[in-house]
Amino acid sequence: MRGYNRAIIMGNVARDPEIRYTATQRAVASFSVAVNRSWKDQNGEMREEVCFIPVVVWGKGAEVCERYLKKGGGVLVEGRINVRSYEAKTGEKRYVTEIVADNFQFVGGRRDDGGAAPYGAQDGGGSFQSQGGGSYQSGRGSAPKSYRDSQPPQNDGFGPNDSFPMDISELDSGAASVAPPEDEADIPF
Amino acid sequence: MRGYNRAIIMGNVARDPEIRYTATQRAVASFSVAVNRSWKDQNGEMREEVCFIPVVVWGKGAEVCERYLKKGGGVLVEGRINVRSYEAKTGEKRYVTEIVADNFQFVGGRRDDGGAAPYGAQDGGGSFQSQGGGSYQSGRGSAPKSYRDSQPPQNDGFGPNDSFPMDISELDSGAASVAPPEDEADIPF
Amino acid sequence: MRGYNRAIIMGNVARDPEIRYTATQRAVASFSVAVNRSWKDQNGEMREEVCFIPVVVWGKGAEVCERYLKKGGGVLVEGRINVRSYEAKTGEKRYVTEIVADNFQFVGGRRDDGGAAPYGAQDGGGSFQSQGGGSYQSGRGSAPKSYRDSQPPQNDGFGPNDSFPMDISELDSGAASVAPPEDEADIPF
Amino acid sequence: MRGYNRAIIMGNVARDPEIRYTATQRAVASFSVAVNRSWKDQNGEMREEVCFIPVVVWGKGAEVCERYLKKGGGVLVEGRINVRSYEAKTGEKRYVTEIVADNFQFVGGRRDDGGAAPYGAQDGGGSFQSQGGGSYQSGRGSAPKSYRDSQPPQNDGFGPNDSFPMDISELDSGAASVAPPEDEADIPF
DNA sequence: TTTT
DNA sequence: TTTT
Repeated sequence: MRGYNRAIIMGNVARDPEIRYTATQRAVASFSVAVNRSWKDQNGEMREEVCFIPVVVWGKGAEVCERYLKKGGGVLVEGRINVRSYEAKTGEKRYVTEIVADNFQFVGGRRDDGGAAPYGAQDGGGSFQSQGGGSYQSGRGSAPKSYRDSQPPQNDGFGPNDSFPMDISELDSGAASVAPPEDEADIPF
Repeated sequence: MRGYNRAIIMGNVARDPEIRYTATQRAVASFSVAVNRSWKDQNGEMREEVCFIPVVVWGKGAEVCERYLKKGGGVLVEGRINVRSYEAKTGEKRYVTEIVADNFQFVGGRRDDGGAAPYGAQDGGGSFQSQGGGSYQSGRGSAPKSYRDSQPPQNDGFGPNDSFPMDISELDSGAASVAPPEDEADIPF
Repeated sequence: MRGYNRAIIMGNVARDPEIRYTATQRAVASFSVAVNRSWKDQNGEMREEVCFIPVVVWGKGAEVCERYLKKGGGVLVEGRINVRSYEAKTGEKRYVTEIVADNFQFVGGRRDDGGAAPYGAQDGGGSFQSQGGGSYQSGRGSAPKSYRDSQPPQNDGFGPNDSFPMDISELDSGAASVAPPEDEADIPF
Repeated sequence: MRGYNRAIIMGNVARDPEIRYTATQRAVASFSVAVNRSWKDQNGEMREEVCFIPVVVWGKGAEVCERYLKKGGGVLVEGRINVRSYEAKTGEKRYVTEIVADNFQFVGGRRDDGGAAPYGAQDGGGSFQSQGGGSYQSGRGSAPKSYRDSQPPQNDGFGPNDSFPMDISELDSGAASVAPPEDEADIPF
């Protein structure tokens, strides 16, 4: 059966994203998100727990992460759950589970926000996004707040994926793109 | 505040998708999905209800819909909730709510499946997908089973949207695309 | 086919929730959420749009809404999409679509937060929840921040629903409940 | 920040669920779901991959799982991602990630369905659900097809959770519950 | 009928 | 305007 696989989490970035590059220069950022959860136990006592969920972002999004996601910042992440395995030096098979994100968005502000960071925008949230046609300008002054994978993506659940149909260089090239016409709104369904 | 907006529904296509084109030749398919829900009422009686949820698909996906989604078929749809308004002839403002899909997937089979349809795949499900680089071949023999919007999309919740950064013609042009390297798997996070 | 139906939205409360009661005294709160979305159009211009999504909350949650959700506040809502119809005075059939929430959570803070409100918690977010056993204390000093329907609920997608298996009065009665044992963690799967 | 944590996956049960009981007799079922994903790589070749995602179900749902979820069957699971750690005999800290489900539903049919199983229902899908008031009758002839946690629970993302406010025995007792009134529909919002 |  |  064709599967479906989607995860949506919101929490605080637990440590600054780390970026790495594959041999072919594809970027991968990794970080984890601390998701707090609280509940009342059988004695009516309030209890809390944090869950640290590892996240990876491929391609252009990786760079956005590295630049703008900072430890402590609030973030909403959307992606697919991926379980990969590797062989430990001991020969055992070990498993690693992480969310392969195709979409993320800054949320809220930091308690101790120094000021200029993308977090703590005047309205307690913001967003950034890089779209296919190469809309992301790394050198812009205004901080991006949200991001959505521009590649045919992750097929989180629906489709294939890790083989993005579009190269980063392509994204950066600012290739022309055509937006939907203004008249879409008046189509009488 | 930067919003988030995502809907995931699964049910049966209530009527064959209808396709239309905007002045600029952008395709839009519309159909509705019958989502069944059942519960036990206070008397322990089983009760059922259907909810018909309107869905629209823009661009290339619209054509995939028209060709493969058929009345009665099972489908999983992912997208954002959109509320648009229009003025009735009486002058009143009317509202229309629909899911603007960026992803859909065939699910299960039809009771009375004649055979060749994309539904009723041998394993009770299947999928198709059109990815950025133009992977969808309209004339192929094998029926696609799932679809994910190849445009930077929908920003369902995260990002912008209806102005897709990539034109349909582009999608159809089969422009080269570079997939992630084989070695991605061995990156030691 | 058994359907699935789930919507997750985040945005700002567009107007203070209104509460009503059915003949049998079941509470229903209704409000709408302004979900902002921005994107770059074909000219690279940033564009924005808001979508106002109607939400209803049944039962105890309705009261939580009324007390704590205020116009302008950030909120994350989870529920199922419901389309109901009614006959207009003109005889036409009209449709209303809304999210029947089973879960909601305060997010971020208000720009002009006066202070004591549940919004604007020191860490830019918070949550409240009323659980089956009657954990919600209306008179408490500390503002709740999140809520999850304690009734077998909504079966958003999965199950039945509007016939909640538990009465509001029951919820308030603080009926005993048994939490999972402390030792759950050490279960060797 | 109050977190949010939700995962929705659909795939095939990879092995028959195993059930265990805590010292206090709370049931826990565990199994994993094989989620298939396919995509076209840079050479236009179709590729496929499976991801095995571990799932646990607490309480009454565990018994439903054990009785009705069978290896190979299609299933849709909804829950929160949980990462727990334990100390290996070597002293190292190891991590286990699983979905703590609060909702699941049978989907589609098995390729080699022998006949009577809950899978392969005549319409290619079905559902079961156990609601608070004790609607689940273990001895019933008709196979349940879907399940939703009846406890206030999971607060997947929103709330606390693992301390369910309602005991299984309670669920089985068929304690009275009050469903929403028939007249809900006519409330003029 | 709308929010930041 | 509706599906199984």
